[in-house]
Amino acid sequence: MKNINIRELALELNLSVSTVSKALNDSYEISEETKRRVLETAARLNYVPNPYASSLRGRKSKNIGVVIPEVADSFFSLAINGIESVAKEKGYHVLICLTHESFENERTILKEFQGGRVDGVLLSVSRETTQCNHISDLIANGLPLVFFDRACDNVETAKITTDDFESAYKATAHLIQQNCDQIAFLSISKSLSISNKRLEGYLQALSDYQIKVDQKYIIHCSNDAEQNYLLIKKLLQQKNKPNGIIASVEKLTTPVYMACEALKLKVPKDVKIVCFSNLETAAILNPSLTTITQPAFEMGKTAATLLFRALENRNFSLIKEDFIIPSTLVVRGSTSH
Amino acid sequence: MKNINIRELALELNLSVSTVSKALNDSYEISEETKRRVLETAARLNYVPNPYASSLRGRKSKNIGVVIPEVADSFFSLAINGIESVAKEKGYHVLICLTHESFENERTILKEFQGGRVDGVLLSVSRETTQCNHISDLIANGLPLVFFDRACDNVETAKITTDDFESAYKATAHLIQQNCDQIAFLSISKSLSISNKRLEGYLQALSDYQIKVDQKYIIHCSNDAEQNYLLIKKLLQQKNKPNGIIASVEKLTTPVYMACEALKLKVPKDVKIVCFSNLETAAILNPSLTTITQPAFEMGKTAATLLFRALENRNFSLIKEDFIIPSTLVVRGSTSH
DNA sequence: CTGAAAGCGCTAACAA
DNA sequence: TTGTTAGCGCTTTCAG
Repeated sequence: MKNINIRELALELNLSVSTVSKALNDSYEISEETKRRVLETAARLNYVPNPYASSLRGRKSKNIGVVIPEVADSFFSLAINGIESVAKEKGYHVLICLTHESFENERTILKEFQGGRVDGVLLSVSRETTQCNHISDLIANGLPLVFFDRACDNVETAKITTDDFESAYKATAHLIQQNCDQIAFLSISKSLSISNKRLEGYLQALSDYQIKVDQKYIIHCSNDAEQNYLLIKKLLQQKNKPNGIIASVEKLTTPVYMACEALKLKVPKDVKIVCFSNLETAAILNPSLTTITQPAFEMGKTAATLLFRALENRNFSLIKEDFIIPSTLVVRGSTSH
Repeated sequence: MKNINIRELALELNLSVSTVSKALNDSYEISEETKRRVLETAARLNYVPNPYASSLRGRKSKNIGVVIPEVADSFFSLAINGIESVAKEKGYHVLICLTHESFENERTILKEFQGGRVDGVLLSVSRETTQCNHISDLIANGLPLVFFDRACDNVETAKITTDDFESAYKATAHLIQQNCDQIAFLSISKSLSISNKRLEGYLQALSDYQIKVDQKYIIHCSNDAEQNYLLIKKLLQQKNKPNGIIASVEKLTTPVYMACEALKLKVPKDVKIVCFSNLETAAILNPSLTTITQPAFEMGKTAATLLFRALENRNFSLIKEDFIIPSTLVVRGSTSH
């Protein structure tokens, strides 16, 4: 059961290497009979082509790189499924690379991509990313890149996002309608565009409903779960504690709930909560969680589809090819009875 | 900012290709001064090596393949982090391949690996996998492979698992001690070794506590969430409905809770629930969920460490190198007050 | 329809 | 210490 290369396969068949190669690639130059023989023998000898040899020769890897902050996150893992579904159809492989929210990791990964590891890139930037030269460089190098979810505004390429501003607005308005007048906003980054758009949606809603903005209700969380928990707890311990919370990112769900429990605050009576989250368990939390649910699978799918359009047609420009796929506010027990 | 290859780099430096190559690989044959010059120029010209060329030449890819059923699952995403942490240290890349619980996908992926895409494999088999020739073939082909979590008993190679039998036993005993006498067991596969070991642990506990086994309490779930929900609902609607449930896999958590809610069954009063689960939200569910929490990160890490030992030392045999890392029963509200 | 041969970018044996 | 060269496995002209 040893692995065989194309030369040994050709030898076995009494054919030339090139004929075998063409037969394997279903070339029109080869007779049906020969193709059949080649395929049959290839199967019998357990021939599996070396992808690196083809990549090297053809200067294309048949790989796309997916660079995301984290895989232990419902949004990203669902997005991966969306991406995969189209990559598979196109005969491509997906290289999942995790930045763990570190700018340095992100830069290293993208840099490596310049060596030809991938033919195109789908990127959701890390929370630390404030400066985007590493991304522009990659694109200048000829690698098509599509942002999804977390984009860099000042890089000119396709961006697949959701309606961050509008959903945050909706979430805030919803809390206001549920009689919240002291609403906290938990951000994960001062630089991330999605964070800022969500923050702006929140601010706009407050302004439209004539609620004054209080800076102490705007919390910038870190990447450390324990520290976030303490931060949220502190927020909920102050004199004028909020009666509504918007968590702009899924991983803040648990610390928020834990803090409420620790402080014996009743949800939704004392505090109402909305999270940007794709957690499957949202419906069975205590109480069930009102969410802004993002179209994760679809965003991944759309981003990948766009990337492949660029891959298949070098004239197709990704600039201005932006798509905004709306999220849904799902009202549950954490904001109503 | 165009990408440069080693020949152009050599040209620029007035050196030969091989000198440059050796300098880049920090060979002892090259003077410090030359190394410095090469590195400096490489950085200036934005040289990034083509990994496929080195792979082809060196017949090693510096990639390990991680084959798992699903990425939208806490256990697997945490395990990935564990695997990644050691791969990174070793200068390897991780190729994550998803089978989506399909045997056919699994076979295709492993087959492709024979082409040289990866130097070693970490595998958690699909729920459909009953027959393991595709795995033995791969190993016979010279690729080191380590199972983690879901192994094939009859394939001789390292297996990193958790104490499935014992944890299921503990979970069952716990339910019995909480006065459950009609305990259902939700399996996801009749063939998967983990499923069977968990089932056996359950059966053993019943036997030890002199509770008779009732086949109608042993439910084999499918891969379809909706269908599982209906199955569980049906289970809970019968005359002698169970007063305890053990879900042998994380993704059954939501359907179990939903079914209880739909049928207005109070947890833990009417039914007590334990799930094999690494859900971060277990503690904030309604009610908080008693779990068997698996050492996901550590299992991934251990599996990867073992694989690298085999990769670094071709004399090291993976046979009989099995590790069992214990899980923890975390008692919460779904089984007690 | 089939085959010979060049070469993708890199490494390493061997020569100098 | 540096350079020459062959070749990893494959695809693709180009010639037959």
